[in-house]
Amino acid sequence: MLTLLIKEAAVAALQHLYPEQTFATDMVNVNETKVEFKGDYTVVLFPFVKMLRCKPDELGKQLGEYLVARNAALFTEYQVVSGFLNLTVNDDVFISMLQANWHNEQFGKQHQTNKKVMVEYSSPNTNKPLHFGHLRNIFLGYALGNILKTAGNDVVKANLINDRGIHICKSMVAWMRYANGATPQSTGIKGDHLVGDYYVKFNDVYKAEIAALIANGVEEKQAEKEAPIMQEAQQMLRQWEAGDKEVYSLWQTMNGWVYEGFEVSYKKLGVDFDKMYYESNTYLLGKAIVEKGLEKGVLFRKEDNSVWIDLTADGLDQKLLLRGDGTSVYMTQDIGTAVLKFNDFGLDQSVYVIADEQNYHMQVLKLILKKLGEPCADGILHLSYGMVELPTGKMKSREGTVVDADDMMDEMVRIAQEQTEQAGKADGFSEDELKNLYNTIGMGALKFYLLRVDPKKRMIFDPKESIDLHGFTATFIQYAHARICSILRKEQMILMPEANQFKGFSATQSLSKAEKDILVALEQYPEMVKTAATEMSPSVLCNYAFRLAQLFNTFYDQHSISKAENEEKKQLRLMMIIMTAQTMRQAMKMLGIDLPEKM
RNA sequence: GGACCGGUAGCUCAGUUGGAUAGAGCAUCAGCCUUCUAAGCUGAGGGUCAUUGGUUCGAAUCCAAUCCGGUUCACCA
Repeated sequence: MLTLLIKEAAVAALQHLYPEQTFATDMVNVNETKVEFKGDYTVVLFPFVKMLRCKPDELGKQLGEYLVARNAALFTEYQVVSGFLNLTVNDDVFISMLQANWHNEQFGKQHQTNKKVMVEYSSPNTNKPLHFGHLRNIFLGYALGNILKTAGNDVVKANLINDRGIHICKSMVAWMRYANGATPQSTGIKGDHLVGDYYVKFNDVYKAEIAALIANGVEEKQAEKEAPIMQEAQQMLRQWEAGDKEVYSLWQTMNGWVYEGFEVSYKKLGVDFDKMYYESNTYLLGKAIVEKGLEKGVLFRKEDNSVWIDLTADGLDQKLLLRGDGTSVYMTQDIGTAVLKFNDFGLDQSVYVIADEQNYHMQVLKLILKKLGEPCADGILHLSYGMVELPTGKMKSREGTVVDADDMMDEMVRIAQEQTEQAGKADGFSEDELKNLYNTIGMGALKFYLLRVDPKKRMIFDPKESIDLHGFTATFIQYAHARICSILRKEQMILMPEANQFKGFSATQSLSKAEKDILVALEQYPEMVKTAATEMSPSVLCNYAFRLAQLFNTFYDQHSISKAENEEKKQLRLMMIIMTAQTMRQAMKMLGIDLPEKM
């Protein structure tokens, strides 16, 4: 906001000084002034030097002179250093800004755009529990939904459940063979884990059967096809598609167990969805759209009856859309789901939070929809994120080399407890409060850890190294927040701005460096929300909230709030820290991270 | 081989449309608790921004080539 104001002032000044030229705000480059120099904001002069054929320092002097004279309320002084015009902003500007935003609960919230946006995330398979890699997806999607909402969009959070296919049948076959009717109730095992166990079991048996066949002289490729357990799974898939009652009923039962398990995990993760899609419901629509495309001549049929689209003219390959036997593939389902989403909500934009290994798939999906003349094609946006890997490589559910999501959450909460007790900070809480606190700290650390880096960077997580609670972490921000709350308790004030009565303070006080830094940072909050939304990057908010906490800690170390130099200063500082706490809370809330009042 | 993504301090990462001496955190070292919470603060060391060339007043940022790592190009999802 302030930078825009400065740009506008600069344009007006330039226009006045050089009436024969035309200037626009986007020609002006305004940065925060480097700490080594005096000033708050810097206008870079070089872009105008060529245009106006003048010397940078002369232009700077003219411009600075004019700006300070003309905008005395905004600028107090200027300095020109080798092509850079450093402007010092009047402290009153920051103070009145603080006062102006005081009762503004919507601080940071952008104007409603009336854009309807769907964010699809999580989208699990129903044959195994969630693992650490899914967490990155879930936190990203949930945060992005909140960020886009704050940025003024009408957001629908959606989850597409991949509930059908051969992989589901694998768990079912293994369960039938080996479970003896075991249920989550009878075993006490969480439903998704129970089903996942049989998915792993399937693969163990499958491998053993292949090995046995090979030992009997069967070729490896042939063995993979002939293994009895695989044959059973394929038979089951055919039965499922044919609507076999028993298979369908088992499918429903086992999926039900998984859903119950997921429900628990989602609740613990603190995320939710407005709309659930099931691939078992959408693949038929996909098939219908493909048939239409065939009629239109966009698609073609091969001799074996399979249906394809030719994308070679776009530099891609041919892509299969229906098998020779008429059954659908992944892409077919996705085409159906994409259109369905669009029709259900009249979307302007449909965001898919999906790992970067599917970049090609998403590119093809969009292109196919475009060629089919589906209007939803243009609104599709793939938020691609890098996979989370273990030091040993990719996580593979079927081989059991995964860090389980539920275990990870428990582990983080345990670490939070351990560290709290170690720091001797577990006193003065009730048992319930402690449980809550450990959860807030542990889950916060986990979420922050996965959100703080740019989504497209892949990350390697070493389970042997626990996630830190110091430094660039949620804990750091939570601690700063708790400190602020502690001061407010002492001053008998509360967090909500509107509920506090201030004795008031004059709008003209001189600010220390530490005070000003916080106010400058606070001023940037709406801009940060905007950036996070347009870049679709929650990490922007992680960095911002961390910086606020850092600035507060520095300020806290240098100044006393309760024992400020005078009453006016105290009131100003109280207002500052409440705004700081509130801003940190709002930013973190978007990421699904809570900040405790005491820790 | 084609397409896409990444390469910044010992490690994990920031670095808005090109702007001043490239910044944090962790780790290492040196300080700071009688004072609103030390899960904190202050300071030090640590860099051929993968390489080379180009564009210009100016390049980690833009362009080209090269090297390294990853993903993908399935009748799996």
